[in-house]
Amino acid sequence: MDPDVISGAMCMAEGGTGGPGGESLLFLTDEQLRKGIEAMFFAYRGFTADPDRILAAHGYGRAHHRAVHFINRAPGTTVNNLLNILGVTKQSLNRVLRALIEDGLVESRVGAQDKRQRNLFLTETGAALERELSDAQRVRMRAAYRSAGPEAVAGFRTVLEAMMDTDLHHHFKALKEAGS
Amino acid sequence: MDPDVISGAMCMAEGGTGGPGGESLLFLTDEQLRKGIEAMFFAYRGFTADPDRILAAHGYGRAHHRAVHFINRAPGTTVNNLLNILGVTKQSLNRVLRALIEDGLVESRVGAQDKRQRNLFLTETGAALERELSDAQRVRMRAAYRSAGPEAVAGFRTVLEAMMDTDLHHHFKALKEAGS
DNA sequence: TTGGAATGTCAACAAGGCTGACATAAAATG
DNA sequence: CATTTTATGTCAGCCTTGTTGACATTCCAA
Repeated sequence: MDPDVISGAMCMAEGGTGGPGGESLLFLTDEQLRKGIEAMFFAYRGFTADPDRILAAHGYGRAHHRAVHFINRAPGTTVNNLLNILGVTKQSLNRVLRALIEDGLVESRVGAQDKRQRNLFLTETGAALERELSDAQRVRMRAAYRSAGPEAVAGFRTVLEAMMDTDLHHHFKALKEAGS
Repeated sequence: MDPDVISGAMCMAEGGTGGPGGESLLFLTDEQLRKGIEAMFFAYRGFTADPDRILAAHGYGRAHHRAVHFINRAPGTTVNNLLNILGVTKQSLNRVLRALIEDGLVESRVGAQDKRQRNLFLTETGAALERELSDAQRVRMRAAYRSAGPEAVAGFRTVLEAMMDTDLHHHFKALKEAGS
């Protein structure tokens, strides 16, 4: 038995992006798709490796990174906002936020209009950690971008956006435009 | 304070891929890099969403998926091989493998030459689960590829490979060529 | 024969998901 | 004004999946 053979849905012709240049056929063999899947797996490991090391040194985990990232991204965001973006339960997020607030990395201010809401901000310390984390991640990302070249970067982003869930894509687009 | 502003390492000119066409400059602003980072975050969520649902229905988790995937990928692979690829401790992997073996999805045969080693294979049931998982993942990947177009796909893969750790890249390349 | 490599297993622990239940304050609605 | 809904926080408990440390077994190799 050799499950690695190109089986099942064979070649899928037709490109479809409307690009007039070059190859207009996409040969999406299972083999090629599998390579993409594995590339995604390994690349994500590389993608998180540097922040993970930094976080471990500070006694935090990936969950803290995500919270810090998006609070920096959209200062003053509410807890509910963050919950929607991160896609976890409020109990999970709260555990993380509590630690960050207690450690003085995040400040939680009662909402101006709606006093039920808490607006979240990074303190100086929090911003410093965020910088440390994103600097490390940007170094790797920049290196990857530069070695791949501008066209590859555009393609990279295009495929990633197509790979998101539509609802996530919605959050992503919202983030791309405004902040909070 | 507005940490969202394009600060720090500003524009990095110079492209460098040697492509004679179009834009030869890569403007890697922190802003653009951050978009790439967030795209990676959201896309990975989409990437794992379908398998996660299937796995949950079977009472398994992502760790089982990874094991099943790479055993299918390289039938007869040894435990040590798998440990190197997956990058976890043998205790973690063993827990997962034990469950899969007990449930009859994976067969562990004593090595022919070296009897210390175990060669791992999927059973029919295991192969069926693998197919279910990779079918789901391929559907999404294929959709993303098709909507992005061939050039984007090439760029996607190029950037991902550049993003891997070099040691991971080594495993990836080994997998790309031979199977065990 | 002895050392080391490959494997398996036990125990304990931590991070970070989850559910369910409950409390509080404030907004919204009747 | 009374009630309901919303936003948030919190407690308790469970699961998966990672970790470390210790130890046993098997078997290749020097």
